[in-house]
Amino acid sequence: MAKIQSKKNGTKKEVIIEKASKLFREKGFGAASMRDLAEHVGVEAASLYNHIQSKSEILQSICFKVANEFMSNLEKVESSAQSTLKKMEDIIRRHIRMMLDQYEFVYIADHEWRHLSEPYLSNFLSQRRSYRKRLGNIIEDGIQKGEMKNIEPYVAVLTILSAISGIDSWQRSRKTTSAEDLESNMVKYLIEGLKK
Amino acid sequence: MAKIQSKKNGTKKEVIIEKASKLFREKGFGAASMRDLAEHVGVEAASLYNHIQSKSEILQSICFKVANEFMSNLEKVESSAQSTLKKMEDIIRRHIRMMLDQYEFVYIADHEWRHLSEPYLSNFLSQRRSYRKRLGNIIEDGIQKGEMKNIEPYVAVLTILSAISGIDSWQRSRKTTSAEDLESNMVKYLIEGLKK
DNA sequence: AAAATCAACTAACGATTGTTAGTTTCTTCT
DNA sequence: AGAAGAAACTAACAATCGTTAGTTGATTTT
Repeated sequence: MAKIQSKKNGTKKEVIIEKASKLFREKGFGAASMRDLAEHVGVEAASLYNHIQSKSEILQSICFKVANEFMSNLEKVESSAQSTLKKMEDIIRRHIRMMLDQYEFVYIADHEWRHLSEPYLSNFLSQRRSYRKRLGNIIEDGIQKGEMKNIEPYVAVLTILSAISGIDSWQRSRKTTSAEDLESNMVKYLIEGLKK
Repeated sequence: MAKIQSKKNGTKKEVIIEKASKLFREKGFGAASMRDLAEHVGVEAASLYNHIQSKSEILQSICFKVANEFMSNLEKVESSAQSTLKKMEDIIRRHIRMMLDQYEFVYIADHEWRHLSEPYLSNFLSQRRSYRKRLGNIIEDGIQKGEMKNIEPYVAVLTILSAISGIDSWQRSRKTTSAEDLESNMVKYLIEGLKK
């Protein structure tokens, strides 16, 4: 009954999802085929269905895995005792690090979520809206406390999240800039622009 | 011989490309079918081929149309006599305006370019690299002249372009923030973060 | 009016899509 | 060793993909 899959990469399902995330990023969810995926996993297409239920399920796994991780990050920061500026810096750094070492997953959640089927699509979007709203609240708080310059919180959130998501273009490049430089410079730019 | 197509939207080819850009944005290039497109144009799928050569050609038209427009914008700014800060503000505003009133096209060029086939793909990426490099040069110039704070130009460019490209998420939302507020606040954020 | 061109149509092609059924092989437990 | 379960396989399905061929009717040019 119990099947202990001690391949160094965890469950086969996890391997499939990992390979799928690479493929979805390269080709897009719509253009990536199950036979493509199977080949990368080293198996026939039909065999994938011993581990997963559908192509959609893979996308769902990826999107909600990422969404949950971001949510949990946000909760940690919200409940911490720091200045609002530090909170934002903290969040930004967590985002950047996620983008750096869970690149493929975050990219999919960022760019391929529109291929989610209902009710997952609505659920995902609702989580995203809520996340952004709460980020906006931190900034609004920062403005009221006089720590931040007077800026539309919605626009600030949009700017910050989009900037970070653009790291994907760095990921795919020749990387003349190190990860550390990328993080420190982007944090500097985004925080300085916020600071009063 | 001459066919004057005085539909208020210009050539039929232009209509097709316009409808295609909406469709490609909604579903992604890979998932959007020619039959889908034909239906939106109000014609059978095969009839599209009287006006275009292939699905790929549509994508190429869109991507290079946008690329050319950005390039021409950049050249105008480069050759102008303004401070480096004003140049950057100028560029940022032009980007934002493009994003506001040519939304669908810019989005495709931003997100679906990876489905371009060779040699168009290489050509496009090369143009993009060059564009970013030249933007970086303006910033480098600004730092040397003491107008901007010391920041890695590559990271600044990445941040700026990504932030602007995130406007697509505003486009698709309920728009409680006006276009004017969006522009002024984003410019403020991005320029203040740059200013020394 | 005749000739030429354009743009629509129907029908079909070969390829590929996600997925299911049925079978066989490998692994683990009793 | 034998039973049981997991996970691989082959084969095939219905649907859909981009695209081509061939034809028809309308519009423009001569």
